[in-house]
Amino acid sequence: MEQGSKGQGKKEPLELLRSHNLRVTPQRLEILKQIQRTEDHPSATELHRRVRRKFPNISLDTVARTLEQFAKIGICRWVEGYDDVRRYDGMMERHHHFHCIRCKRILDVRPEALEEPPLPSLRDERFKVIDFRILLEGICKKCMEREQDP
Amino acid sequence: MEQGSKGQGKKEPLELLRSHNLRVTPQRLEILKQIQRTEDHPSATELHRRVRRKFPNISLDTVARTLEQFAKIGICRWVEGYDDVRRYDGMMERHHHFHCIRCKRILDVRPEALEEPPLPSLRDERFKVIDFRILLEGICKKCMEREQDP
DNA sequence: TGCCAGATAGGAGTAGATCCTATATACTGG
DNA sequence: CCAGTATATAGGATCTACTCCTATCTGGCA
Ligand SMILES: [Mn+2]
Ligand SMILES: [Mn+2]
Ligand SMILES: [Zn+2]
Ligand SMILES: [Zn+2]
Repeated sequence: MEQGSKGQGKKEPLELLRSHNLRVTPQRLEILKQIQRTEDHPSATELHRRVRRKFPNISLDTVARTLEQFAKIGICRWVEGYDDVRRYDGMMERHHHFHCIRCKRILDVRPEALEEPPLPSLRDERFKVIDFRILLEGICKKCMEREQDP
Repeated sequence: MEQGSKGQGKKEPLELLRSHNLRVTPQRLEILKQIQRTEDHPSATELHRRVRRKFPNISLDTVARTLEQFAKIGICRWVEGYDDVRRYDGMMERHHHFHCIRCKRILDVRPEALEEPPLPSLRDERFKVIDFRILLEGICKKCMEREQDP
C-alpha cells in the first residue's frame, strides 16, 4: 500500500519487541535488525556468525532461541529447504521462492513477478488449506554465467 | 497414461539399478523398495530404522549414501522441509505437497487435485525456471478432528 | 534505586550426517 | 564356473547444527 518511511507500515525494531512484551535487550535488537535486513535466508548458525561481529561472545543458543521466538510470534519465518539446516526469512510480505539447483541459494520472488494462480481450489478433503506458496526451481543468473564461460 | 502392471511404466527395482550401472546388492534393493513404497517422506535415519528390520546391522552410512546416490540419478528426490533433517520422496510422478502446521507431516497432492497455474511466466531475469511446485500449508484432517473434540 | 521475572553465556548433551578404512562381495571375462 | 578387481558395506570416528541446563546478569517496574 504505502511506500514511505520503513516500508509497508512496518514497526521499528524496538517498537516491535515492545508490542510483543519482549524485553528490549541489545542482543535481541541486533538479531532482529540482522534478520530483517538480510536478502538471503540464513540459518541460526550463520546469523550467529554475523551477530558476533557486534557481540563477540553472544551464544549460539541465544540466537537460535530468539529466532524461534520471533518465528512463533510472527516477526520472522521458517523457510523451506532441502538440506539439513533450518533457515529463517525476515521478509514478512507474502512472496515466493526460487531455489537454485546449482548453488543452493534461495532467492525471493515477489508475487507480482508471477502469474499467481487465484487460490488453490482444492478438490481434496484430506486437509484445510490456509495458505500456499510457489516453489520455483532452476538455475540462477550467476550460475548460468559461470557455466557459459569455458 | 497406462495403468497396468507396476504403474507408469516404472522399471522393476532390480532393472532400475542395473540400468544405472549400480551393483545389485540386497541392501540397495531393500532401500529402493522401501523408499518407493512409503507414503510419507522419511529422513535417512528414519528409513535406516525401517530397513534395519530386514538387515539388522546395515549402517546408517549405507542408507544415507544410497539415498543420495538415488537422488542424484533421479530414482528418488529430496523434499522441501522446515526442520533440520533432510527428507526423501520416492514418488517420482510430478506432484505437490501439503504441509500440516500442527503435526508437521508432509502429504502428497496430485496435480489433478489443484487448479494448477499454466506455467509460471516469470517476469524476472534473475534466473531460468526449470520446474515449479506448489507448497500448500494448513491443517490436516487428523489434526482438525483432534482439535474439535474437547 | 532495589527487586525479580525473564534473558544470557557457556558448557554439556543430542541427533543426524559424513568421513575413514578394513573387510566383503557383485560383476567381469577368462 | 571361477578368480581378480572395482565397488559396496559395516562400524567407528568425527563434524555440525541444534538443544538443554544452570549460574549469573539485567531490563522494566514500583
Ligand atoms: Mn524469502
Ligand atoms: Mn511427495
Ligand atoms: Zn545458483
Ligand atoms: Zn496434522
